[in-house]
Order: sequence, then structure tokens, then C-alpha cells
Amino acid sequence: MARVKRINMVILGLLNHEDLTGYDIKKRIDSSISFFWNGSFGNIYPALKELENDSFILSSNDSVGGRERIVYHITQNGKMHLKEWISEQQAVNELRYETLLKLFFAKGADKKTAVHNIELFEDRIKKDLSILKMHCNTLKDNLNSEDHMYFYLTALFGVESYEAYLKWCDKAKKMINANDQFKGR
Amino acid sequence: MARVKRINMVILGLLNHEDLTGYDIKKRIDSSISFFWNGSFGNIYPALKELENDSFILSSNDSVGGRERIVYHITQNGKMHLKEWISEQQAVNELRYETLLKLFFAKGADKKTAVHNIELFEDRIKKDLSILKMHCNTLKDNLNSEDHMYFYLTALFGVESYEAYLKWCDKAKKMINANDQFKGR
DNA sequence: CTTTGATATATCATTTTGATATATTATAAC
DNA sequence: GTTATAATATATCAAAATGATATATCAAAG
Repeated sequence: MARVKRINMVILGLLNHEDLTGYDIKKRIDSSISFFWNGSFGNIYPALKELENDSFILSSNDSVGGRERIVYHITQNGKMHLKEWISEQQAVNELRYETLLKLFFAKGADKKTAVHNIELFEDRIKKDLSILKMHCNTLKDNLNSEDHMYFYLTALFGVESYEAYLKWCDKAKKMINANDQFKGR
Repeated sequence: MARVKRINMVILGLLNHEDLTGYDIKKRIDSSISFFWNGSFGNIYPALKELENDSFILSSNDSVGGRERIVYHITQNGKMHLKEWISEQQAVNELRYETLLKLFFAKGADKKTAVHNIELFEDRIKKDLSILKMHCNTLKDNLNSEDHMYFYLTALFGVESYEAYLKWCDKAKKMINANDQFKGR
């Protein structure tokens, strides 16, 4: 039993809020859900054609002048398809952290490198965390609809897990630096 | 500039500790690093051939009777390649949490489903957390080498972020259940 | 002695990623 | 005003990763 194509669900989910072009969809993904899900033009555009073919969405040509512009709209069928997927048991949750991979294998390099890699990770997380926090605060002050609550909760997930990451970074750096106990062993 | 093939690095990292077969490599990935990195036979076996071709690893046929068995060993070249990758700036860290995706789009379903999905996530995390904790404790009592410290730190990352997840699950469920404020809006 | 589960290699379709190509329009700089 | 740059917009493709399946051996349980 093959898994559903998740990019299709991302598209349906976004179109369930508002009509969008493929380009808009990419922007929404990057600005709102990129910390837990990604999408690329390489899978968005083919997916749009597939979804239209299955009549989960409708397209309307909105080209102005020489600039092509195709706006997509979700159908009743598409809404049902989205609902079914959300209600489905089973969800695949994966972390793919190259930083942890490098740390796990750090014996292959040296302690300085290991600490440096954690610092790079820390910087990245701090930047992303400050964006997520702003996002989170804006949503918190505007909890006037069910969907805003869901947006808020996902952003909160990001904030709380990133805060845990930063605490871990401190511990990890300290432990690697306090390495005398391992000298020569 | 193309990114390195990460499965190659996983294989080199594991072989840097001990000689292994492709099947062993899959087992090591599943048991030790699967919470932050995955691998499948579909990319392990072709990668082994590629790595041998680039003389980063060597194979020795260890077949017994009719049972084929190819054991791989890392070369000096392979160790250098691994070290270079670890020292490289830049690491890609990605979360891919279908549970958050479903929550983000939960307006498309209903609150009961949203809460149920969080409970499913919670159960999964609790199970994985208990395994990670055991793993972590074992490593903590055996911090006698540099590599054990790195193994411990990666496991600790898992424990601390999973604990943060569970706290979030509580908040999220409560918030969705205390939904009267949104009724009819 | 037979079934089940673990060991072991291998392949392949589907999905996703990352990079690039192409062209238009808006905006900022000079 | 014109020129450079950034944003908008669609599209394709190679490479990588995932998920499923095929095939076969061997060990252990019943």
C-alpha cells in the first residue's frame, strides 16, 4: 500500500485557505511551514497538474500581459481528500540532522571541530528561533479563529523544541571541552 | 556545487568503528541513529559499490557455504574523506513531521481528529523516549572513550527534545479542548 | 520436519531535492 | 529616463532517498 504524496496534501492544505499560484505556494511553504516541511518547484508544479487531473483543484488563467499566471482553487472533492488524509492513522515524523550525524562520527575528526559544528548549529537555531518567536507572538495576539490556533500551536512546537536544542548545545559544548578525563585513553 | 551523498558518509562513519556488511550497516542505522538519520537497502548497497570504486572502502568476501556475505573495511583514504566532510562548514538539518503538517491544516478536519493525532504522536514519542533513555543511561555509565561521549551526546539530544515534545503535547491538547472561545466564530 | 524469523544481497518505481533555464514585471539607483 | 537588480512566475531534470519487493540461506522453535 503506497503512501500518499505529501506535497499534494501540502498544496491542498494551503489552497483550503486561499487561492494561490504555484509560486505563492512555494512562498507560503518557505515562510510558514519550512521548519517542519519543505517543498520545491520541482515537485510543486507537477503536483498541481496531477491534482487538477484528479479534480481536487481547478485552475484559472490569470495571465496579465506577457506574464503567465495560473491561480488554483480547491474543489469539494479536494477538501474531502484533505480531510481523509488528516484523519488517517499513521504519520511519518522524521528528523534529518546532519549536525547530529557529524557529532556521532566526530571521533573521525577532532574536538575543536566537534565544538565548532555545535556552535554553527546554535547560531542557526538562534536565528530561526527569534523568527519563530515573533511569529508565535503575532499569532498569540490574534487567536480569533480555529485555524489561527493551529498555526500558533505548530509555531509553539518550534519555539519549545528549539529552546530545548539550545540548552543541549550548552551541555554538549561543556562536556566536549571538559575532555581531560579522556586524554590518552 | 553538488552536495555530498550523505549515505556515503553514514557508511564511512560506521565503518570507521568496525568492519560491517551492508546488512549490518542497516541494523546499526536502525538501532543507533534512526531517530536523526535513516538509510535503506536501496541506497546502502549501491553506495557500498560506489565507495569501493572510489577506494574509500575495501570488500572481502566472507561467504560461508551458499550464504553470500561481503564485509567492508574503511581505507586511509576513506578516513580522510570522512574527516573532511565532518570539518566542512554547513550542515543541513531538517525536520519532516507529518503530524505538524496535519495539525497545521487541521481546520480541514475537526477538533477530535486534531487531538487524536497529537495522542498518536505522543504515544510514539513516549515509546521512543524510553528506548533513548535506556540507551542514554547505558552510555553515561560507560563514558570511557571519546566516541562514547559523542554517542551519549547525540542520545541526550534525543531525550531532551523528546521531553520538550511531550510537554508541548499536553499544552496543545489542552488548548484544542478548551475551544469554547472559538465556537461560532 | 516444518514453519518462522533473522541474515544477506539486490533492484526498481516513486518521491523529493537541488539546480538551472527562461521570461516578465516592479523597484531602486544613478 | 534608463539601467541594474530583485521579485514574480512556470518549467524541467539529474541526483538522492524512500518504500516495497524479490530471492535465497541458515538458525531456532515447535
